Amino acid sequence: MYELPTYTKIWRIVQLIPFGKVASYGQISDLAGLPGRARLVGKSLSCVPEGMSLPWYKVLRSNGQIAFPVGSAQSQKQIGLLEQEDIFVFNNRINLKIFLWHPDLHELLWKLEY
DNA sequence: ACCTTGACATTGG
DNA sequence: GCCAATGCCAAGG
Repeated sequence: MYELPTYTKIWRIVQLIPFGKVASYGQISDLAGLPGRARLVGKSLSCVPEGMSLPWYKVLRSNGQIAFPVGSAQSQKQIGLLEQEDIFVFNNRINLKIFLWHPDLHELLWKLEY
């Protein structure tokens, strides 16, 4: 049983964030079996191949903030995509009490078997 | 092989 | 709240 490349593991977790929910960089790294490597999640998302479908915009900082600079084109694009899932952004921040993903770990492992 | 770069997280003041 | 310091480590140059 060989290990998937780090970025591939991360992308596969991000793919499982359900509609209308968000996750944090640290949460994704934990779920990918890479605790303490939140920065690699950000790096991996900046390396997503062109044309690969991935809900990158649902990954936020641990406090619910959007990671891109306020007012940047990337931030505005992210806000638009979030609102398409009825995830609302105020002052560059999402309310995690409402929108944070709480995955069922058994179900998650099962889905990763594919 | 060394150095730098990150869409981060946590802690302590 | 804010800021600075520290830890993290795969990838790319």
